[in-house]
Amino acid sequence: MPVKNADIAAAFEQIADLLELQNANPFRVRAYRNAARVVGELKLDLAATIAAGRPLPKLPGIGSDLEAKIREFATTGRMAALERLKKEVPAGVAELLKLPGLGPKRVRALYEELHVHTLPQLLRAARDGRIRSLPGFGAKTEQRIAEAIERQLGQVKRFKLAIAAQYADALLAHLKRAPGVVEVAAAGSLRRAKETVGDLDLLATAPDGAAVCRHFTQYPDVAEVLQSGETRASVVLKSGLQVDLRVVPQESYGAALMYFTGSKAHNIRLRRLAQAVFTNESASGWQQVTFASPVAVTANTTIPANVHLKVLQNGIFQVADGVKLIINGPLEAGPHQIFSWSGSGAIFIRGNCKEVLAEWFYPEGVTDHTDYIKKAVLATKQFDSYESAKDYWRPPVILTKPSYTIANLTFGGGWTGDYYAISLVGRLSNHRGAPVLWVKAGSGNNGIVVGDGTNFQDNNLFENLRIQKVGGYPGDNTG
DNA sequence: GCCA
DNA sequence: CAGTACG
DNA sequence: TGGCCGCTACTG
Repeated sequence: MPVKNADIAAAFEQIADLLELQNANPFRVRAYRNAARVVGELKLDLAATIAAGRPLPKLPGIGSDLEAKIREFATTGRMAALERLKKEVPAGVAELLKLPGLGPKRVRALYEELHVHTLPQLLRAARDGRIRSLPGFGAKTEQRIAEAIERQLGQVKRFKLAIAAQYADALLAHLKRAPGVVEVAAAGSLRRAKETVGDLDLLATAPDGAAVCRHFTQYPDVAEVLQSGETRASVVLKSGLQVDLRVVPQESYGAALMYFTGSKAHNIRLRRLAQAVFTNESASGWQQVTFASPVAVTANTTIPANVHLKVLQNGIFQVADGVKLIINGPLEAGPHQIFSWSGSGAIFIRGNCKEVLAEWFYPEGVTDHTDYIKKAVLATKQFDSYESAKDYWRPPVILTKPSYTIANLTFGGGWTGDYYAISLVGRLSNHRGAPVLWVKAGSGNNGIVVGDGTNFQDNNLFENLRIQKVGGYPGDNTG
C-alpha cells in the first residue's frame, strides 16, 4: 500500500490534534497544520519521489524535522511521533474535538475529570447532567453537546454546491426582509464555487447588526442557534447545514465580502502582506516589501502619492548620508520619532502629513525621565507641505533606569488600544482603558518598551509601517 | 514546529 | 477573562 | 532569538 500525500497530511493533522490535547505550544500545533495543508495540496507524489531516490523540493513550512517525519512515514509506513502521542492520549478522544464548542481544553477536562473518551460516553454524560458541573461548562453547553451528538454533527458532512446554493437563496430572501438590510450576499466556499460546501457564509449590510442577527435566527428552517451577537450569528438548519451570518456597515461591504469569502489561508496571506514594510519602489510603481525593521533608505526614494503610510510603532526611516526620501502620499503617525539622519540625508513631505515627530530630548545629567517621556508622548510637530523634517529631529532618549512609571498621563482620542509610540516602542495604552501605564527598559537598540501591565508583550516591536486601512472591514487591514 |  | 469560533 | 492573522467576535 503506497503512502499517498493525503496519508502524510492526515498523520500531521492527527499529530496536531493530539498535541493540542496535550496543551502544546499552539504555534507548534499550527506548524503541523500548515505542513498538512502544504503536503495535502502538493501535486508531487512525495513517497514516490523518496522511493526513486530523488531529492525533495523545498516546501514552505516544512523544515528538517517535518521532512524527516515525511521520509520516515514514506519508507516505513509509520510515524513514531504519532504513535507515541496516540499512547499518551486516550483513543477516540480526538473525535470529540469535532463537536461544536469543544476545543482541546474542554475535551481534556472531559476525559480527565469524567473519563469520557467516546461520543456515546459523552452523550450519556450530557444526559446525566454530569457535564455542567465541570469548570468552563454550563447547562447550555451540555445541552448543545447532547443535541450535536444526537444530530450526528460529529461527522463531517458537506453539501454539494448546487444543493447549498438552494439553501442560500432561500436564506438570502429571508435576510432581505430584515430591518435596515441593504445588501445581502453569499460568501465563503459557496462564493468560491467549491464542489462541496461545508457551511453557508452569508453577508448583510445594515446599520443595526443585532436586529438582523435576531431576524436571521428566526428563520423557520433553523434547528439550533449556536450564537447571535452584534455583528455575527450562527445557526444550524434542520438539514444539519451550519449557516454563519456576518452583518457590517454599508461602507464595509466590499472588504467584508472579501474577508468572508476567504479562504482562511488567503485571508492570512493578505494580512501578512498588510504588515509589509516598504523599502523601495519599482518602475511600475509597486512597492517591494520585506519584513525587516526599521526601514533603511539608502538610495533616493520616492513614495508615490497613492500610498498612504501609517506609522504604528518602531517606525523609523533611517536615511543615509546624502540620500533623499520624498513622501508624496499621506503620512499618518502618532507622536513618534520616525526619521533619523546620518549627515546630509533629508526627508521631504509633500502629502498630507501631521503629527509625525516627537520632541523628545532631555538635559544632561537627568536620570528620571518621566517628565520628558510625557513630553515626548504629548508633543508633536505638524509639517506643512514640502517641508523638510530634518530641522525637527532630536536625539532619542537613552534610558538609564530599568523601569519608569508614568502617572496621571491620559491619552485622548482614538480607540482604546490604539498604538502610541515613543521612539522605538511598544503599545502605550491598555486596550481596555486601564489607567495605569508603565514603561520598561528594553534591550539592545529597542530603547524602551511601553506596556500596560496586562497585555504586555516584552520586546514586541511589531512592524514598522502598515498600509493604512481606508474604510474597509473593521479590523481588516486588507480592505 | 518553521522562519528570518 | 479564557476558550472557542469564523474567514 | 522571537515572531507566528485579526484595534477578529461571541459565550459563560
